[in-house]
Amino acid sequence: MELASITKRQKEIIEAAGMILARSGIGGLTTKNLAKELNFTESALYRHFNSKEDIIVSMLDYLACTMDQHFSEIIDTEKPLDVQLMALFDAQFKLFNDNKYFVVVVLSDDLIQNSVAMTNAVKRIMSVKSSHLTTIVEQGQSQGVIIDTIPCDQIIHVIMGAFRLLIVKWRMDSFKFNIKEKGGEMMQALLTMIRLS
Amino acid sequence: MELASITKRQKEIIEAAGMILARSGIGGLTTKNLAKELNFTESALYRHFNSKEDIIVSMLDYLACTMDQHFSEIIDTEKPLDVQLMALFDAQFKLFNDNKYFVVVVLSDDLIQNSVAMTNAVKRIMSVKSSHLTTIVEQGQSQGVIIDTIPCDQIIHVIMGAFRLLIVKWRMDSFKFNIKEKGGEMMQALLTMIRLS
DNA sequence: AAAAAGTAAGTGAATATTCACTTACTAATA
DNA sequence: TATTAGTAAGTGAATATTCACTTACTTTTT
Repeated sequence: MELASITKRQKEIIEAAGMILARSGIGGLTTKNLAKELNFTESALYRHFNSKEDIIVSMLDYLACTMDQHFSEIIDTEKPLDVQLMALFDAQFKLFNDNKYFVVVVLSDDLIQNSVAMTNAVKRIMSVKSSHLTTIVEQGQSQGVIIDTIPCDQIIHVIMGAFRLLIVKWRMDSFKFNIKEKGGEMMQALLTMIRLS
Repeated sequence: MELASITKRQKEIIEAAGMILARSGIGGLTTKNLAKELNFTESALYRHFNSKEDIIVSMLDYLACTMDQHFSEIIDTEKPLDVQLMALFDAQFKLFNDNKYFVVVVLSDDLIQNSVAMTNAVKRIMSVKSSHLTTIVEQGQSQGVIIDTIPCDQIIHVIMGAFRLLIVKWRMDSFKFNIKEKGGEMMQALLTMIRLS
């Protein structure tokens, strides 16, 4: 997962786009709003990107890279399983808290339908998360710490589903509740469900 | 949850809107496309609804009613817990299979941001499902069939999260895989996680 | 002075909605 | 019973607005 070379201005645009997305959804993400958010004109956007789709796809790719980097730094296969798992989600919750707009993008159903490029970009983001999770869960199963009567991908599915739903609720609550706290509780519940001992 | 009085024509419009939503997302749901789908003109839509938002909100409410009815018929508190749970999800998967467009609506994050009326309608749909689930899980916990070391709403959260994610994957797969089959496997995994015995 | 980054003012296409008007059918009245 | 009035459901054309994007020109940076 290589980091695309992105200028300072491009990053600013990407971040503004993300903020708008988080605040008012894909319907709110217009070139006009984007320009206003950045305090310059619509036409100036086209000095830095060829099209609006380009902006979104760049944002998704940037996001995938950031997440991948973030996770890679966190995971330490030497540590006990549940510590790893908690660390992964702690990192994720923190990442989301610092960049709330990630949230919308990560689980936007609507981006999926817009174009092939976007569909693929969204899928890439989903797979980044699930591949890191797989590493942990498989390790846990072979170590006898996680139940192995349930196939690994089912476990991943359940974990990711719970995670996504929490994010949805968070957004519906206008990001008001403490995501790290609620996330922690949720992870405890999940661990209880999948732990062997 | 009372059934709103809806004319035959209104129901047709609602269903067409749902189909478009499932096929091409909220971006595709324009009055033009809707009229084309129904084989009459855009203006005719306004004989039956005051606005496009009205159409969508009516659709969401209709959906909530249908789901509620559907579930109420299914649940039989005399039967064993896992049978009830399986029946509930069987019913849901069947409902979704017969009306694929429900899917998009039920977990559309994008509808949420459009207006207060829509936000509330989406929330209503979510709560229909979770209230029926709560009945079952609480019963299971007091009977000692479901783990009670985890609070009921955490269990509900995990179940609903897994369910929603399955639906997302189904849609990303263009409704190709057999949802009842995959759903059954998923429910088995979930039951293993939350069962006490 | 050349290149990069900005602006003002447009473009055509698409949007939801409204307009005056027609058609087919039903209810009221003479 | 024949005519009149009323209505539900449709039409095509036009509305103002918004969309992503372009062109020609100016400012800023290097």
